[in-house]
Parts: sequence; structure tokens; C-alpha cells
Amino acid sequence: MPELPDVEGFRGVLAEHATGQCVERVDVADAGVLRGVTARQLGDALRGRCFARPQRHGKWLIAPTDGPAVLFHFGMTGSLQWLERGAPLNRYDRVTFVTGAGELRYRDMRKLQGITLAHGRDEEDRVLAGLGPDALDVTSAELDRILAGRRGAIKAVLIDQKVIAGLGNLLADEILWRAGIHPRRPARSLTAGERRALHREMRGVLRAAIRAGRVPPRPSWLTGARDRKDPRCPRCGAPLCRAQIGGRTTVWCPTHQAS
DNA sequence: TCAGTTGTTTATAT
DNA sequence: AATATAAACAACTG
Repeated sequence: MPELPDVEGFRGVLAEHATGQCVERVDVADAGVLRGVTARQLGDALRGRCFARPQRHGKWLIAPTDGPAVLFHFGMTGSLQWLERGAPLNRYDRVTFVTGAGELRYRDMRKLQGITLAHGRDEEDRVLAGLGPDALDVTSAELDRILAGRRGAIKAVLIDQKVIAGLGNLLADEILWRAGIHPRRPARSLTAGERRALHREMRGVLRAAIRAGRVPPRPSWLTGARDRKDPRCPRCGAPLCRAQIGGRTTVWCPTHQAS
């Protein structure tokens, strides 16, 4: 699930509960989520360190401490939980950061991504290198520049983290649906008006999704209709189209997202 | 049993 | 260089 809005929610969990809290110990229930660091190294590096204000870039959550920074990526099924000390371990709680006030749990069923440790800014930058600007920071003019010259399908461009960081499959489809743009349109073929609409809907969808902590499966949204048995466009009732674009299942309305 | 899944990386081909 | 596709990762769900 985690796309930008979900990760923004996890950032809120960390900011609200863990900021200023110091790590007593780190319990690693499954080292399969540790990337480039062993359980022992993680515990040794963080013991006694205190969490500072967390940041987010795209789908990455950056948790600086007065020592190294913890970098979280949630893959498709990850989340961050704040629980009282000693709360029973969920089956998918892979790593627990124990603080005086409570426990921060990295929970993840499929272990597609995970946790890395960055000592200093350059290590942090190395991990995040290659990411495009955060989707919330992209201005209309910047979007124009990003799309110019790209022959690839707009859907594929939107979910490419190297281009814009934060948009996933559901968000991209939702944004294109609202903007009335067919997902297979070459990015550079969008008119100025379409690019403006795309930018406006990107901001609007992100804002609403952040408030909900996820891309909300509301009936009035594409996301609320796409997984029905006979999916229809919430706006016009037309049967929705479905295909693989940019390697992901893509859903669109043939009526008002004409090619 | 089998297809499908909201993320990313790598390999391969065009 | 850009673009497209498939597979792999892991662990489910329908």
C-alpha cells in the first residue's frame, strides 16, 4: 500500500510519539528487513540515541537521531506502529525500537523493502540518490520540464521514482482519471492545459489522501471502484478499462480518458 | 491449484 | 540514452 500519503502518515506517527525519545534497545525479530546492516550493528549504533524530527522524501521515511539516521522503506505491505512498551508482538513486527515512552514497530508482511542505517549526510544522500523531487514539491513549471521530451506513457513516467518521488500505482491512476488523461498518452504529447490539470489533480489527490492517511477507496474515487467485480467509472458509469502499463495494472475510463 | 497484488531492482531487448 | 518488458523478491488473498 504505502505511497506518499501512507508514508506521510508514518512520519506523523514518528513525529508525534518518538521525537525526543531515546532508544533503549532495538529488537530484531526478522533480520530479513535489514539492508546493509546487521541486527547487532543497528542496536549498537542506536542504543542511547534520541530521535529528532523525521523527514520524508517520496516513499522514504528518514528518521534522524543524534547519531546515525534510520531510513525506512515500506515496500508494498510495510507500516510503522507506535505501541505501549511490552505490547504483544504482531506476527509481522520485524523490528522494534524500544524507547522510554513506548515502542516503534516496523511491521511488514512481505519483506520487499526494509531498513537501512545512514551515518552522515553523504550516506543518506547515497541511499536517496536517483530519486526525483518529492511529488509535493513539484511546481507546475517543474512538471512541464519533467514531461517535456519524454516519449514514454504518462502513467509510466508518473510512477517512475527517478522522475517524481512518491507516486505509486493507485495514485497515478487516480490523478490521471481526474485529469481526464489516457494513461498511455506519451508524456510529451500533453497539452499545456492537460499539464496544468495534471498538476492540479496531483496536488488535490495528494492532499486528500494525506488527510486520509492512504489513497481512500471512496466510491466517488477511481480507487473505490477499481477492485469491484464489474468496475465502472464513478463519474459516468462506463465500464472501466484495465491493462498493464509501465509494468503495473492500470485502470482508466474509456469515456473521459480518451486516447 | 492458480492468478493476482498498492514497490523496487536487475537483466534484457528494442 | 530512453524506453519497454519480465522476472525476482516474500507472503499472502480470492
